[in-house]
Amino acid sequence: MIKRFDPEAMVGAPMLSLSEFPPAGPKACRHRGGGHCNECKVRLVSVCAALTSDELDDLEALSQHVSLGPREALFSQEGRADAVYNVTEGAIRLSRLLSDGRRHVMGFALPGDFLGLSMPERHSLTAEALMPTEVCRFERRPFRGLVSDKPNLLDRLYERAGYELMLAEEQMILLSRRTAEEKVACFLVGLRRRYARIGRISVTLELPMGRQDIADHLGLTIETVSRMLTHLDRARLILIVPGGVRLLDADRLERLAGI
Amino acid sequence: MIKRFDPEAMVGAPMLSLSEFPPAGPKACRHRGGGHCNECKVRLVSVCAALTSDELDDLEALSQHVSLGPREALFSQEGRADAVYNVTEGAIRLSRLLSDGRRHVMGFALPGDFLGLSMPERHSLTAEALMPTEVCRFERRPFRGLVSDKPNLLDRLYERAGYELMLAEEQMILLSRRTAEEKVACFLVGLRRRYARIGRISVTLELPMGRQDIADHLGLTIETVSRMLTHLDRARLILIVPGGVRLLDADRLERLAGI
DNA sequence: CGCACACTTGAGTCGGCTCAACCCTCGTGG
DNA sequence: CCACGAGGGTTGAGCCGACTCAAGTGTGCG
Repeated sequence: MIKRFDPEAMVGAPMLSLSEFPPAGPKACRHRGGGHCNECKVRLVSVCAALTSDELDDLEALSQHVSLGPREALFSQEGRADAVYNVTEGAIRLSRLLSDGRRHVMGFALPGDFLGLSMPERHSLTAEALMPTEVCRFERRPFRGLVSDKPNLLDRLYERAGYELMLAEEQMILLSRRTAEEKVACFLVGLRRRYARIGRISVTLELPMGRQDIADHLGLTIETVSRMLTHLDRARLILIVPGGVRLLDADRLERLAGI
Repeated sequence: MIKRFDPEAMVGAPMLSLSEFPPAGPKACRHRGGGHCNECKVRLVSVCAALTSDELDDLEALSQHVSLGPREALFSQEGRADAVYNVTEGAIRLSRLLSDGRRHVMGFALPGDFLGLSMPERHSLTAEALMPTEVCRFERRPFRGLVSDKPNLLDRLYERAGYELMLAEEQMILLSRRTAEEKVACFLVGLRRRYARIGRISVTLELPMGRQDIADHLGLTIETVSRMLTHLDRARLILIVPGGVRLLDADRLERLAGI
């Protein structure tokens, strides 16, 4: 089952206009909806999987539940990084503004993804929700404390960092060596895999991000992304549908993506 | 002082032709030359800095000293990753062969760099020495054991992974958003910074890698790299010298690199 | 000397960018 | 109910930067 834009999920979610800068601390509502860690949908795919049920209670004591509406920022480039996050629902765009005004989209965080692996003093990027999104927020300091107590967790974070490094390598190859068509195909295939990893398997691939976001992620222009998608559509590899694409020939797409 | 190609350093180093596949295990000579961890040149800049003198002894007990001649492989893509490494001297090219035959150079490891952060089952890349190179080799299993005993070390590895992730982000931006000239300038500036980090500050930047390596690293062709270097040379920003470049106007170069 | 190899330089091509117009959908207000 | 504007997406024409192909230079080495 594919999750689509769901107005229901936004009940109680603080809305901010895009132009508005995020507040000093996000408007967190503790354990809104009564979701508990051991009932968490992404528990087994996220870093939390390292913890026993007891340890999970300690973690939960630190967690704040944050709901974000579409276009709302979780944190902002250059802002103090005083927390780390675990995405449980929705999708987040991670982007970086360059000094020359251009923007690069480093990636998209999906449920199970952890934000703040490298924990620098200040955020190197901006995180904005692309759809109604739920995240667990952990204050940096107590989280660090918890991590030093639980070697399993650090292990798991480290492992996750390794995974991210691997993804980054793939992305570098994609950016440097592939044609526009391969880039787009690769992006679709990669996204499908990531959805599959968290148990969302479907022929219709949801694209919560806009064409411009994809372009900024792949190092292309919006026109080229659009052209390539239409091209893949005309070649009957995909079918462009509202809010995403239907994968008609995933095998051929993978071959095109060079995987 | 700049380290140049030094035939002296190759005495006793096993030589392999480039075409030859690396042996099952590298030809390690235990503690060749009698270098000890607490006298190690890169001790303070590498992950080992996390350890006390006592702990360092434990680490040293696990270490094997490996000397590599130019073009010799430390490990090879698809080979079993049964060890991790710490570079203490020289330079290593980390490259990945793609299924379509093209090559991407992920980066260059310099003294103080740690190889094997993400510890997958099989190496995702090939590591080859670009010059006479010295590395410390640690068998994976005992190293993992040591790491679980010493939380400091894991912490440090984790921190290092975060640093690598940051570098990967920079590289992605470079690959996707910059022109050929900016890429080359950025590469030079970045390399200078990395040398500075390990205490090698000089106006002459040593380039142990060839033009093709730089091209494969920046997502350019060898001709373009060559043209851009000549262009920077003609613009009096750099001076091309044998084995490297002299930075004539580092400030202007940094501005060009967009940093 | 002659070969190998790394690098440089030039001419022409082409993929993706720029600029511009257009389409479609949706929300809003008369 | 339709008119309208805004925003996201698509399409087309022309251009330009990096690639391709090809030749030439320089250096080290047997």
